[in-house]
Amino acid sequence: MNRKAEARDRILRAAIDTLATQGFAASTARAIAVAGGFAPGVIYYHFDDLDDLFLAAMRYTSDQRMERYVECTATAGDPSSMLQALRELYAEDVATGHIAAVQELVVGAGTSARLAEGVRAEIARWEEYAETLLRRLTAGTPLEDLIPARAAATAVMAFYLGLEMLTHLDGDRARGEALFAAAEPLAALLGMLLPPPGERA
Amino acid sequence: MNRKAEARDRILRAAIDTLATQGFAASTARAIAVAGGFAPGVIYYHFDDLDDLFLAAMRYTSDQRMERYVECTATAGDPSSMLQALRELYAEDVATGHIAAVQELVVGAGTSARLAEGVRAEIARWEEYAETLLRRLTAGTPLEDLIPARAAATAVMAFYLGLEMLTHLDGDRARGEALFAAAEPLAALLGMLLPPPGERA
Amino acid sequence: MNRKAEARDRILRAAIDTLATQGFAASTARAIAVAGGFAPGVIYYHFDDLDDLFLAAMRYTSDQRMERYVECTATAGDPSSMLQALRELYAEDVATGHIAAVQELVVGAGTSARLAEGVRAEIARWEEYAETLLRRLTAGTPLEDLIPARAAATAVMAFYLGLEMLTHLDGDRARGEALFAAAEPLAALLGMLLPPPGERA
Amino acid sequence: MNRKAEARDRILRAAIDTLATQGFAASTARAIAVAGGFAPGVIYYHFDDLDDLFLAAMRYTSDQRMERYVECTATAGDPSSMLQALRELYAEDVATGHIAAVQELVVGAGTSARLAEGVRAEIARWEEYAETLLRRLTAGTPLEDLIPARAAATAVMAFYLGLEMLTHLDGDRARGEALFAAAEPLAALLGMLLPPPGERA
DNA sequence: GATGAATGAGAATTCATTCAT
DNA sequence: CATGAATGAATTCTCATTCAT
Repeated sequence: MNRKAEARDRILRAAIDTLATQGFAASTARAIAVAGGFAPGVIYYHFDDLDDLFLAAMRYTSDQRMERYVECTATAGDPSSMLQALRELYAEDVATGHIAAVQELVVGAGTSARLAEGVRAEIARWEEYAETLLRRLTAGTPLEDLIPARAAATAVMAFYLGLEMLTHLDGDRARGEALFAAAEPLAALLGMLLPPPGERA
Repeated sequence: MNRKAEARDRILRAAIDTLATQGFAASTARAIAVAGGFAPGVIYYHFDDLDDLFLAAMRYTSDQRMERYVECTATAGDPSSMLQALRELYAEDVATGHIAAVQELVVGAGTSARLAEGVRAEIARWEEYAETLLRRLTAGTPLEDLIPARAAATAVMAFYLGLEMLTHLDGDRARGEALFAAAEPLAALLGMLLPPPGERA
Repeated sequence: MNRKAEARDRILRAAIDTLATQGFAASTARAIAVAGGFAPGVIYYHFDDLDDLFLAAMRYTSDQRMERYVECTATAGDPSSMLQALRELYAEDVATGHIAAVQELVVGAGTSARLAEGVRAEIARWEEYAETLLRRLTAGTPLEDLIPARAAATAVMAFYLGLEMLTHLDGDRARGEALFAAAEPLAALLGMLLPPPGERA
Repeated sequence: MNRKAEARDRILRAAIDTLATQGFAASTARAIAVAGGFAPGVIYYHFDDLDDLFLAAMRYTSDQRMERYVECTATAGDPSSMLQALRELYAEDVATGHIAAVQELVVGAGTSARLAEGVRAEIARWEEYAETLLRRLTAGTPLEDLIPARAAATAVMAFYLGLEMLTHLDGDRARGEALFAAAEPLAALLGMLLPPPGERA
């Protein structure tokens, strides 16, 4: 059974890599097989079809990244340290091909209803996570009542995906970095205006 | 000459409709032809290839919408009226299929370098427009120095495109409306904090 | 009626030019129309279909060239002056696009039985002409009985067409010139060995 | 690996057969597939595209025939036995579809630059072979200095290809046979005039 | 478990030809 | 007489998927 799991992992990694580097349209069974160094037929031994593989890939990378996000944001209490954590996590997202693959999967969701459903579920998970993060950050501050956490979480998700689209379109990652850099002073200002987490009611 | 221009327009409209309702991957020559009620070959009489058509469609819808945007935002001076204008424009974007088509074209840019170049140029135009709008809105207020207009314009574009992706994924337009609704109180608050446009230095 | 004949001529010239410069496969109705500066539909006003046009073009160029050939070879009695005449005629064949077009039409004959029939007839005409030329040249010499004029005429035709194929393949006309140059000493030698035309029985 | 090579061979044979019997223009992927009894897609599994297949076919048949030519002409020293050998080889060329296919590929070279390059290379190989054959045959005889071997080899190639064009045009093979028959007495005469190979310097 | 050759359903695109103007 | 927009069939090529080995 271990061999089987290993093979599955190899295929999932190959799928994510291909999605991230070639895009959804070019992520054919053959392309994934070439990327992973195995025969195209193997995919169909481990997965029902490409949809099934993409669905599994979405969960696979989502699970791995969610774990890291939870871990790294746990200790961040003020805006600045939160931004710092998110910036590092984003760098990891980029390095692992996670955002690129996820964005391509959202694109691919337009092709298959089954894939769309799975992608929707994962995205919902991230949206909820973003919402709790936001609530935690604003809890006990004037922002708590000012910012509708649900809508803000949606906005953050949209921004994340859209940024990846623009990055693909540009062909370089300058935009993301520029935005994090630009956000830093704002986070610092916000941190000064808000009472420190410890002193909140 | 008129017949030709009319035919071109019909094809462009069919392309935009198909992109908006079926997505880029499903916007095949045949699908567009069916949508427009003409034979697939007609497309190739008026355009070199699908890339050429998509490029023209991008410019076509972009030009039309840009005109409306400039027209409608010209008189909006404070955050609330600006938000109101943008909300109506967004409703038009949705109704005409503009955002949906544009977002699909950004997706399609991943397939063809030529298409990517054209899409990039149009997106850049919108980004610049967003930047000037933002500068106009913050000119003479404390926000002027606080908000990096260039980065903010990028963020807005990313948000716009990403929101459309999520909307497609959901299959309904609830998200966009919810966000505009949620933003209204914030715009009102912001309007009260900032000096009115007339009194700015 | 004169206008009509002029239009026909323009189409025929355009067809020959297109065949010569673009080859049979690329000689579409549109390509010919572009070359001649008229609308594609015009072709179908003057000719039944493309086959019909090609057939007429074959006859058209064939007639014109045959006239020149007869005219220029009439006075050539010995091998050297005959070779000289043929060399000049060949240069004209090249300049007018005649051989190139004819060779392409022979190629095109593979596509349509009707075209094949017409091309065959023209080729037969040229073959007969070559045979009479050969007979005239060898009449009264030992070669008369040695060389089977019919077969030799066939060989000459084959050589002419084949040379044009190789020339197309090479993309330059070096081969033809080299061959004429190489043949000159042989013709001179032959001329010396044979009794002059005047002294033949 | 063996299965693959067999399949390749089957496709190559089908391509050559189709070229020989239907001509280049009619040698569509479907026609070749029908001729070989396989699905059109198979071609694209084994070859990049039709150009690639045609290129491989050119080399395939060329290699096979060259081997036979070298083998059969090795022992022919005088004109008559050489002509006899060439006549038999020509009959094989006809039977295997070799000349027909090669001539069609030369025609097809007009369509694709890549194909043209490959065809040119094979033709050059045959031209060189013809040149060495000619030099061998005339070595030590007065013809050695009289006949420019390079140009003569070109002429022979042109004649070979052109003869095949005429044969296609006619639809029967009478011409080739007639020419070989007509050449026999000439070869015999030439053999008597030239010193036998053994007695040459 | 794995392989990779084969299939068949489409995709984009090209053109001869027609026909309303 | 001429135009040129439109049609529809045919072409090359791609890919998810299957299945014999």
